[in-house]
Amino acid sequence: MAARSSSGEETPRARAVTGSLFGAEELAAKPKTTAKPNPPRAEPAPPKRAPATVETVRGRFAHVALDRPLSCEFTYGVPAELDRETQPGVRVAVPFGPRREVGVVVARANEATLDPRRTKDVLKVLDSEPVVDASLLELTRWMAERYACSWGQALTALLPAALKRETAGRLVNTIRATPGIGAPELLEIEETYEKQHRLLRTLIELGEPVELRELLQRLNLSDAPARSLERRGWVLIEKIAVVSDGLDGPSTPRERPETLTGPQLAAITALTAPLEERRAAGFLLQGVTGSGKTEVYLRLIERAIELGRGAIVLVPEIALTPQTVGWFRSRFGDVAVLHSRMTDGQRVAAWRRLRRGEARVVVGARSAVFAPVPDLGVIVVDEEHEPSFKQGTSPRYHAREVALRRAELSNAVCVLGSATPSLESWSAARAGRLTRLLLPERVSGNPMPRIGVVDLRGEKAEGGGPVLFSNRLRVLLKAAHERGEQAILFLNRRGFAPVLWCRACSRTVGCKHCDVALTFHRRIGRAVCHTCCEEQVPPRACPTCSAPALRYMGLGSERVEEALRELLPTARVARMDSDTMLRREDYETTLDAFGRGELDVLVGTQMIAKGLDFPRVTVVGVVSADSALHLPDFRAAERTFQLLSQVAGRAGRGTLRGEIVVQTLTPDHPAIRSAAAHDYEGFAAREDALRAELGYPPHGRLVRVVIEDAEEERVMTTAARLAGELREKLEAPLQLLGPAPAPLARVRGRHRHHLLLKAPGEAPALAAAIEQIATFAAQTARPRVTIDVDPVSM
DNA sequence: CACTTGGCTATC
DNA sequence: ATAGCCAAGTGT
Repeated sequence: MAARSSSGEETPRARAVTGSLFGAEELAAKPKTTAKPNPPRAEPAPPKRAPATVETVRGRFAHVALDRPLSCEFTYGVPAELDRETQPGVRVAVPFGPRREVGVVVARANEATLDPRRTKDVLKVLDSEPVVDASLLELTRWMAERYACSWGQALTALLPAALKRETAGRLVNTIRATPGIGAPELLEIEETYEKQHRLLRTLIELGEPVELRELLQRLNLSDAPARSLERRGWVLIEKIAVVSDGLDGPSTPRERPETLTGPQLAAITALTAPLEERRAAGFLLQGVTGSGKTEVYLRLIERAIELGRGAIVLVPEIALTPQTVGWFRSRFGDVAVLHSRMTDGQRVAAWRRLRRGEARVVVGARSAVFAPVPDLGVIVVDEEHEPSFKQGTSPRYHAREVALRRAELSNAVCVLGSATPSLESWSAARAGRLTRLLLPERVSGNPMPRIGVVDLRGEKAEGGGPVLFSNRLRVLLKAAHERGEQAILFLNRRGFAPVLWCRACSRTVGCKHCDVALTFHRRIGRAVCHTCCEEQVPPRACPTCSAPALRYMGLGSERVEEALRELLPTARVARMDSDTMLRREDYETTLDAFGRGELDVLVGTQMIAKGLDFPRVTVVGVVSADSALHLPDFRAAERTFQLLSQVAGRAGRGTLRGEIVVQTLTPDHPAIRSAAAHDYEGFAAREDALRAELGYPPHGRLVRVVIEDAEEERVMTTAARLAGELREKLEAPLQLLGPAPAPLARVRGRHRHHLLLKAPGEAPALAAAIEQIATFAAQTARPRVTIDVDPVSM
């Protein structure tokens, strides 16, 4: 706790004199907090190191977790009048450094070991009852440990943004020009102080207070010019509350099938048993597309509600459509929804309805795993293999893992559903940690569609360019179109051509800031970096050797769309990728149009691989199955298998027979062969053996550490130092790989190197190593060090 | 002198 | 993280 007792006992801050500088007045302006510092500056010890007089004192204390990457909680005094309300799980306002922060009380204590003179008091209790109940407190504590973040950060992941601030608004420094300041002042500094001039001019133009940080960032200025202007009295810097709000969204209906298949009934029986007994249990519900997994979830939840319990349904963000939500709404009435595009207000409203029991069921993406459902009975993780269940920023939790843990803490039933389970879940089922339930057939009784693999090496293009459509695919597309049926074409890459290649020197045109080739986008006529979003007019000549020999190489969805229009001039074609689908409505509108038969072919990326159910689709083409296969990631094969199976599931949903064409340069790859044979089991067993051999998950755990900075030198030194320190203490089964340049070695001008910690099997030494890295990261300010426990991609 | 940059410190 | 302070460096 007492991290370092080094210097600066209430450093002689000039702020008391200078007055209002950046936020310093906050404390001064507040009503007296009890043990206010602001010592008469003569009192404390000279510039020597402060005697951190730590002692154990009795009294009323609260441990408060704050949203900082600081590894510890902070101890505050609890004033007598707040004693009653200050319970674990309530939010409190506390003074923290020069600011007032919102934190969550994680524990109470009757004594504390600290420096009493530095201890401050809880200022205010923000909730009359805990917002975070005991099981969620426990859950977040577990997350902090598992994912190497602070408890406060884990708590932050679960609180709606609006609850992280004290009032509806938060206080930010704002700046505005002092009234009456204008042209004369501007003129006075125009020549001499260019930056102040630019800042003041902007402020006068704006005419109203703006957020200081934001403005400085936009103008690319430090705070120095602002200070100078403040000293002149030409600008005013003050704290202002900013507010935000929101409303609620729409829905759609659907009905309930009377008869269920045998496997469905069996699954429901198996799932309901522990629910009735209030026993925690984990299941893997494995069923091909169309086998009726959703109906199983629905029946299970029905039972939970009959028992007076609640349920959480997690679906991948992309599958969170009004259609999906509608299934649950039509069955359960008031269903709360939580997703990333909701406003703060909406989210808080959803939370409130759940807490009050007005809604018993919540459907949402990743973060809905934290929804405050009283007496939670069921957690469903649909499409559990989806990588989007892993959060990309700290805390980098995996919603599937958190769901299992939460179910355990709440004596709930957790169901992981998928047609192509992650190897983690498959292996957990084999080890008996999950109970596997199979739904092997489609409800409709239709056979699975035939998947034909086409070896692109045997195909030649007419113009000598890349082969877009094989003969077979061309024939099928034409035939389907003539019969008035629909088709879907899938390619996991947007843009027109992913590479600009120089014939003379064989180099490709890359982004200035990233270690990535630029993708040519024809519609906007620009070469775009898919990593940092910067774009440029494509050079005429090679930037390296200046030969005018640049060629567009490779395939993107834009190009496929174009070729398709040539192939089927009368077809109505729509392209769905993040370039054409800028808003959520676009996505829904296009799908609706396709569903109504107003479109014949859909060309798209990932976006169209998920759960679309259109009975008139009879042809699905995977333009290139190879793109995901060669990524530098041990999960590349698994991804490819899942993607192909998923895409294949789009065809033949109705009474018409479906045809799938998978085009590839590597037709013998196991992922492709197994997918074509609808052989999940075969693929899983084989892949699992491979992983076991290499000690990769699920036969071990991984921790990835990324070190990044604008200066590569710095990155390398720090990476080497960290690696050295780790190796010194590294225990037996643990293995450290690297440092090495990360697969994306430079992003937005920042160099990235990474380390990989491998822990085969259940290595107990891993926790200590993670702790060691976390400590190192906390002490390293400059090259940024981030830890990803159980990374899901590189 | 004005200003930027980078480094360092503490946060109960 | 994040705010604040400070020393060192640059430019006028």
